[in-house]
Amino acid sequence: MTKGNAARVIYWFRTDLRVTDSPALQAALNLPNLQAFYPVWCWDPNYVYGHKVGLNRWSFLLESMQAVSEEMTAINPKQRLHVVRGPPEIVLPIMWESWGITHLVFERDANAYAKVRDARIFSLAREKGVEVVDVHGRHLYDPVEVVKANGNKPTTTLHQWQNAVKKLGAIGKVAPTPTALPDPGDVKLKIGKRENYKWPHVDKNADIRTGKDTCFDSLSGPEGDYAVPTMEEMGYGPSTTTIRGGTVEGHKRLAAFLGDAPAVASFSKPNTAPTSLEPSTTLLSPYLKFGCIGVRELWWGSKETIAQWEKDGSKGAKKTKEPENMFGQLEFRDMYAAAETGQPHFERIRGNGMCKFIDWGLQNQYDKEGKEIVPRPKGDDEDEERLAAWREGRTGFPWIDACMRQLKHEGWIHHLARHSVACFITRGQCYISWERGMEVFDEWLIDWDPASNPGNWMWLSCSAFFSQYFRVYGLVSWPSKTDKSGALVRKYCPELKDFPDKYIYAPHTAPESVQKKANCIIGKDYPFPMLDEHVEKDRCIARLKDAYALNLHGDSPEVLDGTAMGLLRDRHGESGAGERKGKEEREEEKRESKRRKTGDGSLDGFVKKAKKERVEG
DNA sequence: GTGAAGTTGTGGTT
DNA sequence: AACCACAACTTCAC
Repeated sequence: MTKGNAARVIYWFRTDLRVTDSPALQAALNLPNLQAFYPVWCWDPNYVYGHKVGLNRWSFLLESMQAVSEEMTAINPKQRLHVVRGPPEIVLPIMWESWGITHLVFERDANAYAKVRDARIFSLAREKGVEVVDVHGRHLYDPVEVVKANGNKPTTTLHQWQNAVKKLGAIGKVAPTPTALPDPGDVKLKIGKRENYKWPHVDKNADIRTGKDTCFDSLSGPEGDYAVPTMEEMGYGPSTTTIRGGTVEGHKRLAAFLGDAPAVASFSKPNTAPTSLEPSTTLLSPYLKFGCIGVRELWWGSKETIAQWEKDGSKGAKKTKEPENMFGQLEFRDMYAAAETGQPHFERIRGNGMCKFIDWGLQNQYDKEGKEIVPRPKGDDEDEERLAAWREGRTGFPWIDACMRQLKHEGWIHHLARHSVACFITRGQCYISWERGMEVFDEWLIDWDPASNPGNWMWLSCSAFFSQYFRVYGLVSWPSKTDKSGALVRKYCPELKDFPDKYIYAPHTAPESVQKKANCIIGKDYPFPMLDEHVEKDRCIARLKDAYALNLHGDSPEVLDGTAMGLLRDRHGESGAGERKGKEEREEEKRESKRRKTGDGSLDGFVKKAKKERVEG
């Protein structure tokens, strides 16, 4: 637009359901001669129908849309979030034409899905003479810039990310909250019916749709007022989560965290408890995911809180450092974003150059061109049953089952509980592809993120980022570290609630008399463990060792031409990695290991001891 | 090339 | 609570 002309602006909300700390919103409001301002959400049926998402995330999203709408109405009674029912590439051009739009402004979103969508919008806007302004704001640093600074490579360690951002200057300050919003102009659309775009023919959420959806009947909603759709209009019943969405709720949680200075200063993720009934972490991730709070509010808020606390004397309490502290957590979030942005096919194995090839069961299957994911062939019944039992929380391991039931019910579990269940289904015991686990988290987690979720699944499965595959989370030992009484198990697996503490994580080891007294017979009222934890752990480690030795990645020719699986299975045949060891054999190995230990020790042990003596001497 | 470090393992000892 | 041994991965700094 030439200078002096009036600006008629659509602010397109996507990842940023807030008015605070929004550099993109600020940029929109700073446009000169702002005449009309339309805050818009494009309610895309392709996403609503085509992406499997549980009730809890839908309800959180709708509440968050409603909350930001009310925030805007509070600033200007004529304002609201205008929810336009249709795919953005269809409804945005209708709005541009109907409302005389000159500018489209939004927060930049560099993940693979958004990149494709936004490229189409950029090109359409160019055709129609609408100026697009996209502004970074979702992360501490723009992931696209981080990838450039990292030699055009995805970041694979936190150190890489930290070194890359040194070249990018300081983290942006919290963007100011607008105190005024211009009015929207006329909101009438020239085309108001849904027939103008292709109706999606696949409904991946049919299994949870309990009624008829009406929310796509017209572009401006049933009342013609662009209101936020309700769960009912989507054809859904109520959600089950206790976590409420929205920028108000998010800011309450943020303020509660920042108000406890010693907690902010000494935050240490590894020392929080995954077993806790009340979250031992901040529970801010869903609000960051939907942009209900700005990441800089948390970053700078934490910095200021700690600075003030130190000024006030800080009473000798311990301050934690990166990466365990809150800043480290946010840096990891950014690191995954820069990894996703820089790595094609980040969300799958095939074609993903940073992902180790491991011969997991139930991997994605592809068509002949290797492009489209096709349904898995029948026949892998044991793996399918293990996956189903894991998903449904009936593995026979109370800790795993409690976590999975909590995940489905609340849409949230503690970060370390995610580690535990992810390790179990992949490299720990089940040897099932992380792609399958990732899908379940995608469906059920409210805070699901297109970069953090695949990234963490690769991390936990030792496919990328992390490689110490012999460190396996115990199904009894791990939860016992923070809660010997099994409170989370008693809540989410109530059939086990009367077992004594001693057996709560392994009820199948309880004598029959104890099971009877607890009114729960293992194998009847609660499942017997679906596998032997230690036998499967040993098999997994042996197979990971073979896979690491073969050292193929998602973009290796052997993976692309389909021969990798055979190569690795042959290797297992030679190493004996695939075989199940009997109990006797395991006992013998344990005795052997003990002999080594009580004898003159392994070479490494000897070297270390000698070194220590050298240092001390 | 070498050695240390790497967000969050287990099981044992001190 | 802090240390080691287990058996041994990748990255990074020197």
